[in-house]
Amino acid sequence: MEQHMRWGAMEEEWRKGPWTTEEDRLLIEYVKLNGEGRWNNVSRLAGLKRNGKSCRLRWVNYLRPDLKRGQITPHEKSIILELHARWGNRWSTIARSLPGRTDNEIKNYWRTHFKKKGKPSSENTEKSRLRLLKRQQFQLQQQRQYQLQQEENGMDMKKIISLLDENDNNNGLPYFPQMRQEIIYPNTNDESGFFYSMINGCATMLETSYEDIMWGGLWNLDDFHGNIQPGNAIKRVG
DNA sequence: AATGTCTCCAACCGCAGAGGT
DNA sequence: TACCTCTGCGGTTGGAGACAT
Repeated sequence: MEQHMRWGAMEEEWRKGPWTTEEDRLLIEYVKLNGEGRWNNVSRLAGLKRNGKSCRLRWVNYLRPDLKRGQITPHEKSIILELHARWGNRWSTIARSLPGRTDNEIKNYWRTHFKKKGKPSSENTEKSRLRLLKRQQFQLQQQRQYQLQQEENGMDMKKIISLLDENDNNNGLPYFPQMRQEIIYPNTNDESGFFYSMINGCATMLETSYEDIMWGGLWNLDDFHGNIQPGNAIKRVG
């Protein structure tokens, strides 16, 4: 009971609303050191005044290094349509077939583009197309600014990275090198990024392409349903 | 210039299931 | 078996930017 009272008192102090860069940094450090999970420990171990749910959500939807940023592509759009027709609003299931996309992202996309019945897709209009182009330019600009900011923060990040190196010597978790790389090259679509090189490496090994690997999730899904599409591009080695 | 609308997306909430005690 | 805690999921809200009226 006393414990419950303490929890109740704690909950009064949880911060809500948009995350600051400092909070993001603390959460990233926490995940690097402790891995994903045990989210309710974050406030105690990382000094964050956020509850576990909020931390998990922030990590899964925004900070995770393997997230794919930017517009939903026409290819992704068609996959979303197909999988939604098959499974309905099971966003997390759909998201598993779209590498780098979150259930939240897909859910949001669906809501704004397909939810409204009776209205033709606004993307077909010239006006919307221009709006889309402008937005893409804006996002690109934001992404560049973010990368510049990362470079400016390089010294601080180097400190963190050296701390991680020390930590790696202790527990040898394979996850950390990727985290380090993503700090330096945060854009996973950038050819200099770890994610890109990793996928490309796999593509070379499997004698296929980057795109085919990226869409592997969907093909695996079809395999699961015993409905292999003709022209399945991934050659399975071995 | 002011206001309304659309789109995007981050974040919160409630609920349910899994797992531990 | 019952209870509790943690985690994940889906629904929903609200703010911000861009564009239309």
